[in-house]
Amino acid sequence: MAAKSNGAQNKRPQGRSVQLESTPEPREVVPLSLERIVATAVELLDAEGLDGLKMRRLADRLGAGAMSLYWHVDNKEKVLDLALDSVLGYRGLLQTVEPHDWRNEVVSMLEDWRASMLRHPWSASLLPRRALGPNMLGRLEMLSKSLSGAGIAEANLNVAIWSLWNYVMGATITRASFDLSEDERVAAQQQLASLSEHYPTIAGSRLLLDDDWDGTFRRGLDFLLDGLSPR
Amino acid sequence: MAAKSNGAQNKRPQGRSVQLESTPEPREVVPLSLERIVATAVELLDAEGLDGLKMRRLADRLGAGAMSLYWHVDNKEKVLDLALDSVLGYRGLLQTVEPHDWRNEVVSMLEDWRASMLRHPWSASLLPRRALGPNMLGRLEMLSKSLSGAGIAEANLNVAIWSLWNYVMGATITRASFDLSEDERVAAQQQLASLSEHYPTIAGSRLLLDDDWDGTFRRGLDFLLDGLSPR
DNA sequence: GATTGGATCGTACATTGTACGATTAAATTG
DNA sequence: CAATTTAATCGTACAATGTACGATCCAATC
Repeated sequence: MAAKSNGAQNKRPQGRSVQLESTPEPREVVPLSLERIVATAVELLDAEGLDGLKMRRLADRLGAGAMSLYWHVDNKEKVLDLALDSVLGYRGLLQTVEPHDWRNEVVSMLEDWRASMLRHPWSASLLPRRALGPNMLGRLEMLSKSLSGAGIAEANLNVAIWSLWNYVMGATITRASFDLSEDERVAAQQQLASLSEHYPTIAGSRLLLDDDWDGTFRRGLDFLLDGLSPR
Repeated sequence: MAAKSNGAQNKRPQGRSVQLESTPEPREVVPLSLERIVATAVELLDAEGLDGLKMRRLADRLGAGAMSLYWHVDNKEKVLDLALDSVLGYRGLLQTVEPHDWRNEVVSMLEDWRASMLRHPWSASLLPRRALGPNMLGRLEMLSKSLSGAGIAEANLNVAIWSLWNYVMGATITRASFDLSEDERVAAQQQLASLSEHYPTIAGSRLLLDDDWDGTFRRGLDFLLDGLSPR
C-alpha cells in the first residue's frame, strides 16, 4: 500500500478521446507525489489552520481524488507528521564566519527554530505528538554539536540540550497559542481587569499584556545560557 | 442555552409507575452538573486518552443521553478546556515553614505543576490551545508572587516568569509525548542506531535514551534559576 | 498480445459533533 | 388548586469526515 521512494516521473495523458493535435490540453497534469502532498498540506494548513486540513480538500488542491492520497500516505496523521517536520527544514548557514562564538551560534539557531515554527503557527499545536522527523533530529544534532564545542561539561551536556529544547518548545507553543486577534486581546484585557482582584501580582506586572514576545524570548534565553555557561 | 451556576440540588423521581414503597429503586439517579461532567471527562481521558473522549461515551458514563450534556456545556471544546484546567488545581501548602527560601519554593511549585500534568498525560496535548483557566492563572500568580519576593529585579520579573513557564511547559509536553511503551522504546533505539551516522553527536550522548526525566528536569531548572538569580 | 504491478479514484460506510424540537419536571404565578 | 413559565433531559436526524474496498487504467515487461 505504500509508494515508498518514487524515482520515476510519469506523464498523464488524459485518457479521453483521441488527441487531434500534439498538445490538445496545455494543462499538463502533474502526478502526485509525497513531496507534493506534503507541500500542499503545508499551504493548506497555512491558509486554513489545523482544522482546515481535510483529506478531500487537500486532494482538491492537488487536482486529485481523495482516495488517491492514500496510495502515498498511510493516513492523515502521517500527513500531519510530515508537514510538521517539513517546516523544520534548516536553511541556515552551517558555517558562520566566527568559528568560536558558540553562544551567538546557539542563540541564532534557536531563534531560527522558533521563527520557523511561528511562520506556521499550526506547527506548534502538533508538537505534543512524538514527532522526531529527520529535520527535528537534525536541529537537535546541530544544537548538540554547538554545545559540546563550547565549554559545557560533558556531564551537563544532555541536561543543557533538553533545557534549551524545553525552553524553545514552551516559548513557541505559548507564543502561538497567545496569538490573539485584536478583539480577543481587548476581551482578555477586560477579563483580566475584572479578575485582577484574584490575581493582583499578575495584573500589576501586566504579564499578559506585554507584546514584546521576541525580546522576552531572547532575554530569557540569555538568562538560561548564563546559567548553563561555565562560570 | 447555558446552565451557569447551579446552586439547587435536584431529585430525580423515576417518572415511571407509582412507587409502591418508599424507595422502590435504590438507584438514586444523580443529576447532571458541570462539575460531574468535567470530573467524568477527566476519568474518561485518563482511561482512554484524548481520542477516547466522545460526547456519547461521556454521556454513557454519566448515565445520561448524549444531548443532555449540551445544556451544561457549549461544545466539546469547552469540555476539554475545563478538563485541562481542573487538572491544574493546586492543593499544595501555600505557606511553607521557611518563609524566605524562595528558590526551593519555586522549585517545588514547578515540580508539582509538571507532576500534576503528567498524572494526566493528555493534558499536555491540550496546552497548545490558549487556555488560561482560573487554576492556570492561580499558578501563574503564585509563581509571580514567589519571584517578586526573591531578589529578582522588577525589570526582569516578567521575563523570569515566562522563562520558567516556557521551561515547565516544554518539559511537560516533551515528557508526555516521549512516554514510550517498551516496544516503542526498542524500536526507537534501533531506528536511532541505524541513523546514528547522520546524527553522531546525539547518538553518542545517548540523548534520547536517558530515562531520568525527573532528574533532568530538576537539574535544568537549577541552571535556569542560576541564570535568573541575582549574582 | 497477455500479464503484472503502480497509481488513481468512485462509492459506500461507520463515526462523530451537534442542531432541532419534543417532552417532562420543577418552580412560579394567578 | 390550576395555569404558565422555566430548567433540564433526550431521541432523532443530519452533515462532515476519515478511510476500506474494489474497479479501473496505464505503462512496463514478458
